[in-house]
Amino acid sequence: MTKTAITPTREQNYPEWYQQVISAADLAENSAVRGCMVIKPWGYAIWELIQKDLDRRFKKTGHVNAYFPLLIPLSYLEKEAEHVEGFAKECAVVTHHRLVPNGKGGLKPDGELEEPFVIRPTSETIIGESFSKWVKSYRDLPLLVNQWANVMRWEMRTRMFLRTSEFLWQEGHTVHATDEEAIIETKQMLDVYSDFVQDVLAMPVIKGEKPCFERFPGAVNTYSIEAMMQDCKALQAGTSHFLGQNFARASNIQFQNKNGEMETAWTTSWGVSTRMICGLIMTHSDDNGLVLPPRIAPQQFVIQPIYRTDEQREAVLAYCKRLKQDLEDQQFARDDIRVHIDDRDIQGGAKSWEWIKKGVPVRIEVGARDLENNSVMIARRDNVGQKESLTHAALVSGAIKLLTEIQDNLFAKAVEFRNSKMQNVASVAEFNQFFSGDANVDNGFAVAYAVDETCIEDFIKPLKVTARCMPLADNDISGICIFTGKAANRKMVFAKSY
RNA sequence: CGGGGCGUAGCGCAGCUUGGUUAGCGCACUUGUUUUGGGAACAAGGGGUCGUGAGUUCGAAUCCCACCGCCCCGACCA
Repeated sequence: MTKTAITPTREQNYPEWYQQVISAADLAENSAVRGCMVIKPWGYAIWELIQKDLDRRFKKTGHVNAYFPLLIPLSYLEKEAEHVEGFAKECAVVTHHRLVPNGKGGLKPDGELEEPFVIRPTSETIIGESFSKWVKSYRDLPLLVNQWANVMRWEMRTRMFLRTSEFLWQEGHTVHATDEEAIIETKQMLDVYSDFVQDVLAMPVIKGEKPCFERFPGAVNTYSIEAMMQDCKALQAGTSHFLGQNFARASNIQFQNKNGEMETAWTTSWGVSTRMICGLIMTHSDDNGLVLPPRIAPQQFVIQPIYRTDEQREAVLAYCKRLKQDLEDQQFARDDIRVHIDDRDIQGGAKSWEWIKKGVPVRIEVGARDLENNSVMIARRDNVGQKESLTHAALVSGAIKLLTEIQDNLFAKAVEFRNSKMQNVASVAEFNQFFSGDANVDNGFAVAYAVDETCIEDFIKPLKVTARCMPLADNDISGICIFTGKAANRKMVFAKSY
């Protein structure tokens, strides 16, 4: 048994392994505030890369950024019935606006507010309020807005990046003149998410429509991308909602059409959050820590100079700086290649392991011997233990190919794993068998014909299985629902989930 | 909110049953020497209101009481 950098291993205790990877990679830590995490520089750098790439995609599809308040008047939230019901249980409420001495050396809230504020759990209602003023005419449509923000949902059980009380996300909110247009937008953004997650995070996802009992509160239709983690559980990595006219009606978003008549608009909303980092970790990481696909790695190459004397140090560092420059002069996925020289005075082995645990795609060791041969030693994160000596020139000219290869390799590996744990089931018996194993052994994705009706919850809930989505790829097919025996024109993906 | 567990150095823990020198260990940190191409060794050193409050006692990390906080398991969820 070889020593691993992370204990326990995935196999020994998956949830504990996950926490250890976060701590070993220095991504985040728990804060003094219950359920809220501190995102540390290495973790935040990943989020910044996610933002940068997604933001470019949003702009390219015609969206603009804006910012709306953190606090929502309670009355706004009450406007859409299903929405209230969905979020009421998990709202933090601001009731006072002042602190006064409590007589015991501390402070107590004072100045009770006439109408309490809710800290946004999502912004449909407050954005709708603005939109109702912005939209007057069909000429104002479509209105395509996004905001990068934090939101708060008072969760019972939290886990870093997976589910925290406060989290960072983006929420897109759009208004359209017709339902067709709004539906196209909803699906377009699902595609944007899916392309981003697969191409940049190297996470395979299934695009699908949520069954009726899993919809966003107040939505007519909810679409999601579903990924499989290494413990075979499903993770919802992004959602896009067609809100019909529900929120437009609640917020009074109306416009005059070409004939001068008033019409109620159609809206959408869509979001992804820091949870994607959870997916990233759980998809690629191994028993030696985080594994980052190059496109999302804060540093793609880390150079470790190796020397003994001061003279050697000077020469080796000069060589490293040249190498860094030669790499940085090239572009990978529209960005300058990101290179870091780690010249800290710590033990070489410890330094290596630190970067392995942080998931850097390629480490480069440069020592005095390399100066003579004009060579470097490289080690890939997706192949720990293997080292390869290359010439300086070969590394520089092959850098883009190398990063591309690692990116593709991680995606291919994840696809292969996901596919190996995905299975068609043709009957309730098969379904039960698929999920009947030990509670700790997860079986992956079961795919079956099923009707989109609440009654199928009766079959799946006892097994602690959830209906993830109805894949868009399986649209317009015909079969028999394995639960009800009714005709079904969709398949549904079932899994245990986060 | 129901069931279980835990609060002692930055982190992980021992000590408590049976009260008693200056509260200890591992990792991390600082300094020095030797090392250095895959997790170094030795030596010296810094760092604690033992979760909070009140009690019993000559004496409390240890015993009693109250409170606070955290973690795990369930219902809720991007």
